[in-house]
Amino acid sequence: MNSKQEFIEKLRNSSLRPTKQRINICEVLFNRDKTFHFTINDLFNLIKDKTGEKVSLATVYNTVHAFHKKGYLKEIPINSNQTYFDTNVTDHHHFFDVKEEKLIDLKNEDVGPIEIQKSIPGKKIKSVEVLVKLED
Amino acid sequence: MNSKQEFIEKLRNSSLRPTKQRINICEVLFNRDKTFHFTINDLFNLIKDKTGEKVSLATVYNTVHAFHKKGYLKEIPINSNQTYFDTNVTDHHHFFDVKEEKLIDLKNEDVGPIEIQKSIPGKKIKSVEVLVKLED
DNA sequence: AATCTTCTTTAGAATAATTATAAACAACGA
DNA sequence: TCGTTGTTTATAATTATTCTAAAGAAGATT
Ligand SMILES: [Mn+2]
Ligand SMILES: [Mn+2]
Ligand SMILES: [Zn+2]
Ligand SMILES: [Zn+2]
Repeated sequence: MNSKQEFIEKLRNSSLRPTKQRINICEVLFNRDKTFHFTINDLFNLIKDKTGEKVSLATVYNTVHAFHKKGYLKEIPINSNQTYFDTNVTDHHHFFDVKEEKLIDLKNEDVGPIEIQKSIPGKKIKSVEVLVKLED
Repeated sequence: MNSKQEFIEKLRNSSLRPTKQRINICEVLFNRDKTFHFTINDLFNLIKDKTGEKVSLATVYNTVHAFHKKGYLKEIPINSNQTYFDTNVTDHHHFFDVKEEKLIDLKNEDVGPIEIQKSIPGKKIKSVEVLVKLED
């Protein structure tokens, strides 16, 4: 487990001070095999569970938004009372299991290229995201 | 303007009593040339402006959800603090102008068919929606 | 190492969208 | 008209998120 040093550097390179709290959040978010989807509350609980240390809710919000701004996290647009984030910041699409309130990644090849045949003067495309809602 | 009778029937057919408030909301939502996108607060203000009568915010919420449940309105998934609704309940996609916080319809032919090449056991696809975010 | 500056964390308050409550009211059917 | 049931409304409650300001920690300067 040598990730701690990497996270410290990553934070420094982002002009974010490597605090104990931020390093713990990095461990929970980025020290894992697969990317994952979470809400602030999910993360808040995971930190306690996985690191044994409590980080205040305000800090979780602050840090998630800092990481989001730096491009280390992505926000997923779905209708939910809570905001969903994704550690997979590449362009990709999602299933959303409405009943379980769970996001599942779709690879780009599972969807195929999407060509938008319309443009709005003065505006350019920032992202194209497909959301596939699932029911039983 | 003979729409009022139609709305009364529409409401009766949906086992919703045709109250003054609901008819006013129907006029604002459905008595127009083009479909449109709105938030609850947009609608609340439009009702006052267009009908001259005030409907309580609680009733606006109640009615929008009743219409949504009946399939007369669609919820658009975007990351916003407010929920966006659409009077266009057909399958279609959207631009979202992030700066202006405005939705713009995309015709299906502007996007092309989307074939999802992955399936989740026990689940079926309920909807496939594309959201194209726009920036300046 | 001591000091200074700047950034960060935190508890708690504030905000804002939405939902719940329950009493007054209106629509409907008998 | 009367009784029943559904609806509206003001207001309170809830909940996610943001704000505030004081205490603490990190980094730079001596
Ligand atoms: Mn994802
Ligand atoms: Mn639309
Ligand atoms: Zn953010
Ligand atoms: Zn609804």
